[in-house]
Formats: sequence, C-alpha cells, structure tokens
Amino acid sequence: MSDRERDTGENAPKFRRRKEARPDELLDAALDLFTEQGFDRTTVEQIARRAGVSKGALYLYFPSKDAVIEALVDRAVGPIVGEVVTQIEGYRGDPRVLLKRFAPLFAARMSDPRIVAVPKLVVREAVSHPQLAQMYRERVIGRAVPALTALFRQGSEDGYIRPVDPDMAVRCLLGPVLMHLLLADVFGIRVEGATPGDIGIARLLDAHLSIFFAGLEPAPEQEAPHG
Amino acid sequence: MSDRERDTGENAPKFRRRKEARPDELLDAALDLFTEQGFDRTTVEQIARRAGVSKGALYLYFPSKDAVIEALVDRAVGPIVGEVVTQIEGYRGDPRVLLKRFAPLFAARMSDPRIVAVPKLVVREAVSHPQLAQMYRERVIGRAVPALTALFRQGSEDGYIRPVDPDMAVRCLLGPVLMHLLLADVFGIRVEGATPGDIGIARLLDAHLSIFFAGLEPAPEQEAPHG
Amino acid sequence: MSDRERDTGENAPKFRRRKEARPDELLDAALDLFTEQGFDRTTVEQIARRAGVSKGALYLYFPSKDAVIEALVDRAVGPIVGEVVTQIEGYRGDPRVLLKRFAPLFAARMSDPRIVAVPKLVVREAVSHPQLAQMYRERVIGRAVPALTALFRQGSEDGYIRPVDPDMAVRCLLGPVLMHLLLADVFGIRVEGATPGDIGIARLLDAHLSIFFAGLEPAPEQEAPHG
Amino acid sequence: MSDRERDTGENAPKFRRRKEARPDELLDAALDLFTEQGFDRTTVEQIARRAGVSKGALYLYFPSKDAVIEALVDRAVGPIVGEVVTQIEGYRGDPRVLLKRFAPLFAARMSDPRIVAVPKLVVREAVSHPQLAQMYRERVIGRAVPALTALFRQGSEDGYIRPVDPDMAVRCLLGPVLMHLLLADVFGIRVEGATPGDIGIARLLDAHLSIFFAGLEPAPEQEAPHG
DNA sequence: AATGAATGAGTTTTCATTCAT
DNA sequence: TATGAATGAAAACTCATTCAT
Repeated sequence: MSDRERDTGENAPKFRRRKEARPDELLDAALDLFTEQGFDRTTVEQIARRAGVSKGALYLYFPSKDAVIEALVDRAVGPIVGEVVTQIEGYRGDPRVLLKRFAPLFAARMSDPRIVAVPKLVVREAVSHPQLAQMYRERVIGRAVPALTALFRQGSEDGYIRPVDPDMAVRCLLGPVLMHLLLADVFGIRVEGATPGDIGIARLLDAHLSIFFAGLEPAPEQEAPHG
Repeated sequence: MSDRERDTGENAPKFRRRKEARPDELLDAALDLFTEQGFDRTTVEQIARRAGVSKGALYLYFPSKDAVIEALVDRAVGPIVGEVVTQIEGYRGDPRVLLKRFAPLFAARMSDPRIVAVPKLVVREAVSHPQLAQMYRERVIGRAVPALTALFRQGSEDGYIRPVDPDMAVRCLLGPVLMHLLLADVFGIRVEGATPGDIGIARLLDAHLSIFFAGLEPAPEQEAPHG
Repeated sequence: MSDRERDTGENAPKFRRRKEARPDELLDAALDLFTEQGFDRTTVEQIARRAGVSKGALYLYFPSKDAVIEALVDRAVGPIVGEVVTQIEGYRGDPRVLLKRFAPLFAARMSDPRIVAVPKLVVREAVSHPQLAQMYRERVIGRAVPALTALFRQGSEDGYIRPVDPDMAVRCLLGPVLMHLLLADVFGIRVEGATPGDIGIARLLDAHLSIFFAGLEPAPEQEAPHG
Repeated sequence: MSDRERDTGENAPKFRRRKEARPDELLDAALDLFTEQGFDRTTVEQIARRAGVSKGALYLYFPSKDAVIEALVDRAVGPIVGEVVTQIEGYRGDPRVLLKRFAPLFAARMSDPRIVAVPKLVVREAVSHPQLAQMYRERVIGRAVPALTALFRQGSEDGYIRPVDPDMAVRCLLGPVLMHLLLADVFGIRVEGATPGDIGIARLLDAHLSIFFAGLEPAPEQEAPHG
C-alpha cells in the first residue's frame, strides 16, 4: 500500500493527479484481487473499482484482462535477480560463505507478502497463462539457477565442498525455502512456537543451511582447498 | 486406480448402464481436464464429453461442478498415507535408515503423473476451494508431518543424528522433493542429461538424501547412540 | 390421505396391490405438490416419488406432465355440480329459502382443503393451461351460474325478492364466499376471534347471507308474492 | 403510469443511454409478459427483448429475475391506498354515503387493465413468491381493510346501519368486486348485454351496492341515528 | 408393468469488451 | 482521458421425456 503512493510527490502537476501512476495502481489492485480470489474469479470491474477508476479506464492502459496479469508479472520479474547474480557469477571460494552472506537479504526480501505474491500467482495461473511461467523461467530462474549451479560446480571442483551434482545441489538449496514460501499457505501445518501462518522464513533458513552446509562438508581426510 | 478399471473391460455389457463405473470415469476425465486447463476453464460439458456421457448425466452423480473437484481430491487423498505412517510411528533407530528404505517406494509412487496431478491441482485451486487444501492438511499433511517430526525428534534424542529442530528438519527433508514434484513444470529449467520435462525424481532424491543425511551426521567426538 | 386408500379393499388381488389405484395416487400426490409449489416448480420426479413410484411409471398412466394436471382437474370437476343444480332448476319459491338450505352443505364441502385446492390451482395455472379454466367454465360455472341466474329471475318475477339484475345477483351471492375461499390465503388478513388462517367459512356465510337476504327483501308496500 | 411515459417521447436523445427510464420500461415489459404467460414461463430474454434491450442489460437494473417481479409489485403497491384511507378513517356518518362516493373512483381506477394486472399476478405467483403477497397484505390490505372495518363498526354503533359483524361486512362489501376483478377472466362466464370479457365493473358495482346497502338498512322501528 | 439412467434443449446469470458521450 | 451503459457469448444447472432392461 505504501509503495503505491511512491512517485506521487509534491512536484507532480496538481490537476492531473498521478496520471502516470494509474497503471501501477491498477496492477496493485489486480495483484491483491488475484491473490485473494484467483485470476478467473476476479472481474475487471473489481480491479477497476479497487484502483478507484472505471471499468473503461482500465482498457485505456491495458488491452485486455490477460494483459493485466502479464504486466503484473513483468513488473515484478525485472528487479528480482540483479546484481546478486553478478556477484555470484564473479565469486570464487566456498559457496557456503557467499550463501550465508546472502541469506538474510533473501529472507528479508521474501518476507514482503507482495513480493512472494507474484510467483504464487504464477504457480496458480501457469496452466492458463504459460507465458507467465515462461517469463519467470527466462528472466529469473534461467539466470539465478545457472549462476548457482556454477557456484556449486566451482566450489566442488576447488574442493571447498565435497563433490556433488551441482544441478541437484541447487535444487536442494532452494527446495525447502521455495516450498515454504510458495506452498506453506496451502499445505503448511501449524508449528509450535511459530507465528500462526508463518513459521518464520528466517528460522527455516537457519535450520536448513545448518544441515545443508554440514552435508556439503568435504571429507576430513581430504586436503584443504587447493592453493 | 485398480478398481477404476473394474467393469470397463471388453466384456462390459453394452456401453450403457455402467452406473457403478460412471463416477470414476467422470473423475478421471475431470482430473485430466483440470490439469490441462484449470478448474475454472474446464466446462462441465467438456468433462461429460470426455467421459463419454452427456452433461446432464454428470449431474446424476455429482450435485455440482464443485462437488466434482471435491470428490476428486477426496478419492485421491484417502490411500496416500497408509501403513507408511504407522511404520514411521513405530520406528526406533536412525531416521536415515528408515527414510532410505522408503525413498524408492516414494519415488516410484510419485512418478505416476495422475498421482501428483491431484496435489498440483490443490495448489492451484486452493484459493477458490479452501476445503481441498483443508482435506489435504487433515488427512495427509496432518498425519505424515507429525510422524516425521517425531521420527527426527526421536533420532535426535537417541543420538542417531545430531541435534536439530525436528519441525524444520521435516521441511528440509521434503522441500526439494515436493518443490520438484509440484513446481517443476512451472519453474523447472532444463537440466543436461535429463529427460526433457523431468530431471528424474530418483536422481534428485539420491543427491538430496546424500547431502541431507550427511548434514545430519552426529559430531564425531560424540558418543555412539545411547546403549 | 384417507381417501387415497379407497378402492384397495381386501378383495383386491394380493400380488398386484391396487394397480388400478395408481393414477389416483399420482393425482393426489400431484395435487399436493402443485398446491405447495405450483405446477411449473413441481417436477415429475417429485410427483412420482410422493406417490411411491418411479418417474417412468408416471408415464405409463399419463402421456405428459400437462396431462396430469388436466386429469387432476377433470377428476375434481365432475362431481361438483350434481343434483344440486337439478334441485335449483326445479325450484319455485323464495330463492332465499333454497339458498339457506344449501348453505351448510356448501360450507361443509368447501371446508375440505383438497376440494378447494383444485379451483385455486386452476386460478393460478389458467394462464398457461387455458383448458383447465375451460373445463371449469363448461362443467361447473356454466351449469351452476345459469341455474342460479334463473333462480333469481324467477324469484324476482314472482315477487319473492325485489327486482334485481339476476346475473349480477348471482355474482353478489357468490362473490364474498368465493373470494374468501380462493383468495384468503393470499390476501386474507387476520381477524380477531378467528382460527389463524381461517375466519371460518360458516361465519362469513352467516353474515353474508344475513345482509344479502335483507338486501333482497321486497319493498314493504309491495304485494305479497302472487297467489 | 404518467411518469412512466417520461423521457420516452420522440425527443429522446438517440435511442440509447436512457438509464432513468430503463427500469420502468423493463417492468412494463415484464408485467405484460407475466400477465400473458406467467412468471415461470417468461424468460429473461423475452423481457429484455420486449423492452428493447439485451438480456445482459436487464441485469444492470435488477439483480435477478425474482427481483423484477418484486420491483413490479412494489412499484404498483405504493400508490394504491393513499388519501382514500385517510378519508375513510376520518369519516363519521353513514358508511354507505362515503362508499357511494368512492365507488365510481374505484370503478374507474380498476378499469385500467394494467392496474388490476398486478394483484392478479400476485394471486398466481404467491405460492412461489410469498413476499409479493406479504407486500400486498402489509401495504394495501392491512391498511384498507382495518379502515373499512372501523367504518362499519362506527356506522353500526352510531345507528346508521344495522348491527353487523364489521369484519365480515368488509368482506361482503369487497367480495363481489374483487372476485370479478381477479377471477372473472378465469371463471367468468358470458353475460348477455355485456362487452365480451367484461360485464362492466360499474354495472356490477351498481347492483352490488344496491343490494348490499339495502341489506344494511337499520330496522324501521329503530330510532334515527344517535342524537 | 416398472425402473431409473441417460439425454439435450432450455433457462438464469456472469462478464470481458466496446463505444457513444 | 474517462465513464458506464450495453452487448452477447458462454457456462452451470434443470428437467420432461425416452428407452433398454
């Protein structure tokens, strides 16, 4: 809600209130509604009404209802993997060190419900809108996963971690976290000592990395990383 | 699955009057279509046609379209956790031994697309049909997860594995597998040396358990399991 | 309910229970349901079920749903005006004497809800089934009203009552009673000292005839009825 | 009726965008069709078409088909009993004088087929739409009948008419008229010298009041009204 | 004679999209 | 730009009627 106000500073022309913010307001409204009800059960009327405009106005900005969800994902998908991937790609050393450094950032970012809402939406609507999944694969997964794969491969080859199948290692790294983020509200069961509805991504991340990192420890009789 | 075949063999009477098999045939057709198109985009007409009956006939067996998806999940949800849970509950010893024993069975079962189709469907339709998720939570998750939690707690207390948060350990165990099963066709990217569309649940399971089990290894200076 | 048992005496063949009573049972069931819900909102299935037979069996006795309501009215319309009309037609004298004699019989007969149910039904369904009203007009109204008209005409001509338009007099005689019988459950309002839902046809009849008969009194200076 | 014509004149803008008149046009169309065919046999499509709009447009103004008939009755039920009741309530004197004064007004009003169409409709649809009858009872019958009852009671107590049960007297007054208005086209039989389909409410009213008033005449040996 | 599974035309209702204003 | 009235193509659901058994 707060970031919906963004870009509406004092220097905007007085008479045309945040005209150029309209598309974003519509996308915000749409995301909320799609999240609550699903794409098919959300009407264009509802989106427009929640954004405070008329049904017809939506069609000034988007050619169709499908275009709305597409723009929605498009908007969200851009900034996800940025320099992080670059940093991973440039890294040499124990993968665990780098991952440990990124973990809190990742946890913090993923604690924003409006950020996780988009991939959740994509999971649900992918059957009827394959292009959404395609965008995710091309612009998020397709960049992050190879970087991580390379990270594990390098770490493995250089002896920082024991030999593992790097493709699988990536999946093992991400699995528990993504499962929690994307499926917990469907399949999640209560855990004692957790906020209802959220066991806390940080708590899970801690436990997961602790086990996962230990599982990657090179065999003791092995030499230290070369050089 | 086996009893779905019953009475639809070559020796079936005449093509009509198969009252007993009809509901199952309709559910099969519905599952296919829901999987391909999603619930909202599948019409009752389509379901009926694929099952080889008329639209009206569907309503002889199900009071509404919603009842179809509910029956679908209900039918699938029953046999999932059976004696497996009982065996887990009765187990004493290293959790990893038990899990290693179950892994191939689990992998085999989950290789059947019609079995994984149901939880995938639930993930997608849970927003508009919360009762589906509820069924899963009550009858699958709510039975399997506590059993596994207890398994890890016991293994941890008895020193077979190092001390871990058992709730989180369960999530770490299941995460990579479930993520792959439920999300791979949305977010999955190609992996070299894998069948297109499937990296092979067995391959993932191997790699995952290898890392995960290693990560649970008790510290070497610790005593052997008590007694 | 009791008269549905009629004709099922001990001497009926044991194995084919009251086969020939089936149509009547179906008509009884249909009348109940049409009265409760209206013709269009009653399904053939409901009629059959209430009569204790299957849907298909109904079609052994009636060619269509329309035929059921027609048979229903036909069955009820026959015995209404019988010898009563004959007696009215043969009468000579003060119409009020004759009417007073018939009033209790009429009241008694009309207190049976299953008897008034039919004309009520006809009122409601006449738009879509004009033939029902036609039957009523031909076989009930068309016989009773002319007889009554003649009764008033004769009474008027012979000086028993003051000169009145006999056509209108009939309507004035019947109006309050029929209005009460046919419309009271729609438009009727509560009357103190009356059974809820029924002010009592007898009470109305008393008051009505008292006023109506007084209103027909010949003028005092008139001669007594001619010799 | 008069304001229903508003804005539909020749000078209407363009044939479109007549938002204000639309509901009334739809109600007019619906009343015609319900009268001709009954509620259940009239489709929403027919109503819309007769009103010159599309099926979907009807749902811009009414949330359901049921809402149409309800609005129909609601619109008609308001203006029926207005100041007439007030005048009756304030009256002191011979009830017959007042009734005679109102009779022509009543007859004139009830000669409009579109006015009587509504109560006729209510009679027919009351089984499936009890709220319609309820509206009539609360807002028409429940106001007019008590006023008339009081009128007779007062007239009776003050000696203008002979002692009568006022509740019944009201029913005797209204019976012939309402029966004719509401039931004549179902049960009515031809009367010589009458327009086909209508014996003339005025003619009936004349005859009825003549008899009814005479029937209320105080006994001659009685004193004149009080004082 | 009796059943009830099966049909499919018909009905209400929804909603993305258009377009006159 | 913006509105919202209007459209019409679906879609879920019903039910009288048929017919194989």
